[in-house]
Amino acid sequence: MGELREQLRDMTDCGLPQALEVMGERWSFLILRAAFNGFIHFEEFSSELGIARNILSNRLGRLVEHGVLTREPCAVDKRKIEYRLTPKGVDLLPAMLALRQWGEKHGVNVDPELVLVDAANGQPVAPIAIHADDGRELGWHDLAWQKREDVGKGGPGCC
Amino acid sequence: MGELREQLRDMTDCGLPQALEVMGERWSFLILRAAFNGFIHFEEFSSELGIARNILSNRLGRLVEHGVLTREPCAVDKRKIEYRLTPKGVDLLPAMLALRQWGEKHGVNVDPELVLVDAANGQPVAPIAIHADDGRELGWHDLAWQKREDVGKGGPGCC
DNA sequence: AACATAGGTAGCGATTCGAAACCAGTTGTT
DNA sequence: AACAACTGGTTTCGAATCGCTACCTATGTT
Repeated sequence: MGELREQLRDMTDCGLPQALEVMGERWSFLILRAAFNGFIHFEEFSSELGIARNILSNRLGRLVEHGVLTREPCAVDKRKIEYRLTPKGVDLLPAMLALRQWGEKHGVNVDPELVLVDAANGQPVAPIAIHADDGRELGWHDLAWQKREDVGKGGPGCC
Repeated sequence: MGELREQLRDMTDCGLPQALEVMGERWSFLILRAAFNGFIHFEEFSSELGIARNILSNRLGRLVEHGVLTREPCAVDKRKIEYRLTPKGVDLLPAMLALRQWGEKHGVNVDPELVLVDAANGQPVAPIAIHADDGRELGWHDLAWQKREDVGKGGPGCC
């Protein structure tokens, strides 16, 4: 990834620690997956994920706190709470899908019955990849770090 | 995401639990990031990440065990060990970058000094997204689950 | 030989997890 | 109105994990 080494310690310089702060705890991603699959109630998450109630309560609270989910009492049955994805939560879909595709590609005994397809034509979605601005797919060695103020000045051989 | 609900409990039916089994513990993703940035030695990971030695030892062993990193004694200095990414590890780059981009977009106080660019022309890489087979970008509501044996039979209105 | 370095391991308090029991507010039933 | 059942929690407490420090062993340096 080029000769410029990132400063890994500086939290403000990389979004990864921030993302992990929100999504890095156990169950968080599985709760998110359940949310993407249409589950909205506490009992649904609990029974489908088999997670302890206190942990689920903690994680849902955390996701709400960080703006990934909203928490609203159900209008028709005030015992129920509706947890729904925010736009910020929906933005996690590429990351979740990439992780999932990696698990399916490299995991053992993964044989998914269901395939994620383009609803418009029923064709499976493409594997998540890194693309240049113009759409070319980029691999690890096509990438480099560049100071923000220098962006655009690079070229072949810059790394 | 359509009316077909996934079976969330069945481990063999989804790669996400498998991915989280490997990468879901604390520090694993940050170690991976360090590896992508060229760090290969125990002491480098330790000092750059500020992680306790026993935990680091545990995580590195786990990543090696799962085939994300290789562990080889350094030829020139046999005290040193070289931890290097395997192809399976490199395959995690889109997932890591997607997570990171999410953190940068939605986190607080994220102001990265360095930008990931296409080394060929110095232009920033595109945000990670979900694409159809033909390259169209797809959003959450463009997606559906389909039984594997039915793939290709879908079409407008199938959901 | 003496010392420093690299990569771990061991011990131990602090935190977190997780199973089960309990609780409060709402809804359904009689 | 009385009572049971349901929903979304909180509390409790033992087990596992985290993380800091000290220590250990093999190798390299002087």
